[in-house]
Amino acid sequence: MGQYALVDGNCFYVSCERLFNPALEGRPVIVLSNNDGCVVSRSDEAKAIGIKMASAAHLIADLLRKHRVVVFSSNYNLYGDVSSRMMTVLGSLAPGMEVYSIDEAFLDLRGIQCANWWDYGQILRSEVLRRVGIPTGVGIGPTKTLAKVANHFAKKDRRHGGVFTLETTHEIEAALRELPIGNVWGIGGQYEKLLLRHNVRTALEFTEMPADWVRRNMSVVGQRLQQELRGIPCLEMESVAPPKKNICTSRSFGKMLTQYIGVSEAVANHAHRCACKLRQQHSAACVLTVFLHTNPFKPELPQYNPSRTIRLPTASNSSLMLVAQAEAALKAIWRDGYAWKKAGVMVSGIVPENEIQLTLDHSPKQTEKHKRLMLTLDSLRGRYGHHAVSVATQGVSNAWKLRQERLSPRFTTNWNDLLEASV
DNA sequence: TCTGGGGTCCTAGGACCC
DNA sequence: TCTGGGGTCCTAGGACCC
Repeated sequence: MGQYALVDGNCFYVSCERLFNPALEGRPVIVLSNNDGCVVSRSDEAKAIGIKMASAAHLIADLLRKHRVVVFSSNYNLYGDVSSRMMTVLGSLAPGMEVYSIDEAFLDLRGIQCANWWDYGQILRSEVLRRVGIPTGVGIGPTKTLAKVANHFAKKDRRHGGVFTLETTHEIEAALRELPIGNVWGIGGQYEKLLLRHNVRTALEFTEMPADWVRRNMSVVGQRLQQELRGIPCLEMESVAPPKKNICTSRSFGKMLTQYIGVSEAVANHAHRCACKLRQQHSAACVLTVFLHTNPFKPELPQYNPSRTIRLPTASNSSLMLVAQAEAALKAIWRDGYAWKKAGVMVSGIVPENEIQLTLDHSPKQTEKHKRLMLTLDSLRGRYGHHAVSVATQGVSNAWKLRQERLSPRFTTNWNDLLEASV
């Protein structure tokens, strides 16, 4: 037993900030979402003074001041880079790995001979700490879901030393008995309510429910979850990330916008980002949606959340094509007289780049021209940064840009932000 | 002043076809 | 009073995740 591990970074974004600023150790630190909106990462000290996940920053301003909490805007350049370093180390220590999110990975340990899984978990932790500097928690169990459960206990009680293993039936039962149903991976708010109504309070009680009841009320997803908790693996490892089926780029504006020009610049930028993401995964899209939102937190203002979906003449990943089509969709839904808070572009109907179906009115020559242009564009951006080259519609006004008032430097991805050591 | 962004899977129901 | 049956595809919506 003991065939999967789940490793995740402890309060990952906060830990990334601490990497380059050791004075933050022992202090309450939080990281805010885009636009400095709400809390997305908290140090233990911040949790201890009662800062809740996802609470709105402006609603807890007093608490932050009172405890002199250190506050950061999200720095995704930094977190993404630290994440890939962490994954490289973990990948080198196990036969298989699935990167599950920016801060966690499943390891496939099937086939490893190991006398003591707790010791193995400690090796994982200490290697990531030594080579990257990020503290982690490690859970090990016979299914991915049980590895998640084990990880929960690894972090819950310091006395476990950051590693928790579930091996015997007895250990598994004891853990599931202690685990409130709402804390199980895959049980969200709705299912928690449903299960509590049926007197299912713990993960163990969930495993004892009749399988056909689970199937009827929670679909095959719930049924797989139940099997996994019973120790029967139903979830595959996904070692190579499959290409995305939908790609979405959207942002709230730093301030509400009423003018077409600011909104259209944002939409052009989002369309361009979608095109870049498509090219990165060697895909093209044939459907594009543009959507706008007014501010739902201002009910006294007129509300309107229009969207427009269009089918592209041919599947494309050209920034020029997507920006132009997005502009057309935006024009179709634009109404004067609203204060807009958010805009987004989503692409779907995604096909591999080399399987694009051409139509009569779009010559291969045109597509080929765009392709070469995009290659050049991407290499310029790789060399001189994301904003080196852009489509004219993207504009330069920046009226729509995020608020990021407490952004740390891009320590690891920008030469100008490198730390300098003095002796 | 101020409330994130980006995904997945599953199911039900309608449109459409023969 | 009567009004087929079976199949596929697509979409919207609901659940979940970090």
